[in-house]
Amino acid sequence: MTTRPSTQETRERLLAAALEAFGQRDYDAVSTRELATAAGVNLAAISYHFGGKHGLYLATARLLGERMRALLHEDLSWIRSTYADASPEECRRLVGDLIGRLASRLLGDEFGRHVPGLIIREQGRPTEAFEILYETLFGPVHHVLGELIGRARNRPADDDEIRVIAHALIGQAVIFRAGRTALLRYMDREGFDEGDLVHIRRVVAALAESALATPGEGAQR
Amino acid sequence: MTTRPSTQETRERLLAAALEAFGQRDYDAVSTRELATAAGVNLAAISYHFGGKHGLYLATARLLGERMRALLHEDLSWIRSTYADASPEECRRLVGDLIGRLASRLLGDEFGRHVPGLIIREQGRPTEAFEILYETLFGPVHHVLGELIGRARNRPADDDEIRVIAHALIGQAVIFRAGRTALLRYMDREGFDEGDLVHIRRVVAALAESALATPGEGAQR
DNA sequence: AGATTTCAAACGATCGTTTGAATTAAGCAT
DNA sequence: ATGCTTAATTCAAACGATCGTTTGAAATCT
Repeated sequence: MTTRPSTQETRERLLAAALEAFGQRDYDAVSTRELATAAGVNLAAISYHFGGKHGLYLATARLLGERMRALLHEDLSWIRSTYADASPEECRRLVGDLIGRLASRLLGDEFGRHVPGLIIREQGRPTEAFEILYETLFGPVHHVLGELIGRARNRPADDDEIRVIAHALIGQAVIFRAGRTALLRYMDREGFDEGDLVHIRRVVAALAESALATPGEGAQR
Repeated sequence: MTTRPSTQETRERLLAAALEAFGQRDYDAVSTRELATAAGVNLAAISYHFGGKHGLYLATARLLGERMRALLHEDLSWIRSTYADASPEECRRLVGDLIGRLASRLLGDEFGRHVPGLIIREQGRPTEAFEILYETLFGPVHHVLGELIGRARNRPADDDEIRVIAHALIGQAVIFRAGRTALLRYMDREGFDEGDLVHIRRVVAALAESALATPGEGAQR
C-alpha cells in the first residue's frame, strides 16, 4: 500500500547524505555528484526533488532544525515550566545544568556531529539557512537562558548585560565542538569516552553555575 | 620609473588578499582568479611564488600565526612574568581580564576578523594549517590559562579539570566571534560600537572571574 | 493511457594549473 | 656608461578536470 514508493526514499537518502556532508564540510567543498553517489541515487534527482544544490542545502538546514527542536524540546520546555516560580538559586542551577548538558551533547553524540559545523559556518556568511537554524536552535536557547539568568540576577531578561552573559555561557558549551580538535590536542587524547563526557558535563555545569554566583557589576550601579 | 611590483610586493599583495578571503570564506569557496584579481597580480603568480593555491593557504596561516603571536605576546608574556608569585585571587583576576580582552578583541578589531574563521574551520577538517595556528594561538592561550587557573584553584596546571575549565573559558571569548551573527540578532543590533565592546569586555571579564570564585568539585573530593 | 520518476549523457561555466613568450633586473666584459 | 648574456618574474592564453545543471529518452507507477 505504498502510495509513494521511491520518491520519498530518494529525498530521504539525499537528505541523509547531505546532512552528513554539509555537517562537516563547507558548501562549496561538497559536490552534487558526491552527494548523489553517497545517497545511491541519480545525479539529476537533486535538481528534480530540491531544485538544485542550494535547495537541498536549505532542506538539510530545515531537517537539522527540526531534529534539534525535537531534541531540545524536552529540556527547554521543562525548564520553561519551571523557572516561572523558581528562586534565583534554582535558576542558577538550571543554567549550569543546561550548559553542561549542551556541552557534553555537542561534544559527544550525533547531536553535535552536524549542528555546529553548519551553524558556525552560517555565522560567517549567513544565508537563508541561518534564519532557519537560529530560530530552531540558537534562538530558543538564547531566550530560555535570558529568562533564567534574568531571574537569577533579578533583572529583566532583555537587559543587555543579561544577553551578553547568556551568549558567553553558550560559548562555554559550543567551544567543546567548535574547538574540539584543539581540546583533543590540549588534553592529549584521541577521542572522548563516556567518562570524559560526564566529567566535562559536571565541570562545565559547575563553572557556569558559579559564574552567576556573584552579582554582576550592573547590580551595584 | 615604472614601478613594477617587485617579487616581494607580489607575495605580500597575494598574502593580504588571501588573508582577507580565507579569513571569511572557506578554502574551496575562494578561487585563485579572485585572489589574483584582488591582489592586482597575475594569476600565475600564485603557482610561481607559492607553488599553488594550497601553498598560499598555508603561507596565509603562517602569516596569521605570526601576527597573532605578536599581538598576544605582550599580554601573555606580561601575565607569564606575573603569575609565578601571584595569589589565587590575583590569578582569578588575570584570567577574567584575559578572557574579557580576548572577547572584545575577537569581536571588534582586525584581530578578530580573520582569525576565528580560519581557525574554527580548521577544527572541522584539520590540515597542516591547524598545527601552525594551534601552536601560535590556541596553544599559548591554553597554556597560560591552565597555569593561571591551576594557581587560582591550587591544583596542577595539567589537571584534566583545569584544562576543561580553561577550554570552557576560552569558549566564552571565542563565541563572540564564532557566534557574532547570532549575537547581533539576539541583541537586535546591526553592529557593535566601541561602547558595546567595552561593556562586553567588562561583563565577560567579571563572568569569567566569578566562575572561578567558588572552588570546583575536584577540590572537595 | 498518462503522469511521475529515474537514468546516462551532455552542456556551458569555472576551477587550479601549466605553458611559452614577453618583460624586467642583474652581472659582466668592453 | 654601453651592449650582451643570463636568470628571474610577469603575462595572456590555453589545458584538462570538475563543477551544477539540463536534456530527452527509458522506466515505473497510477
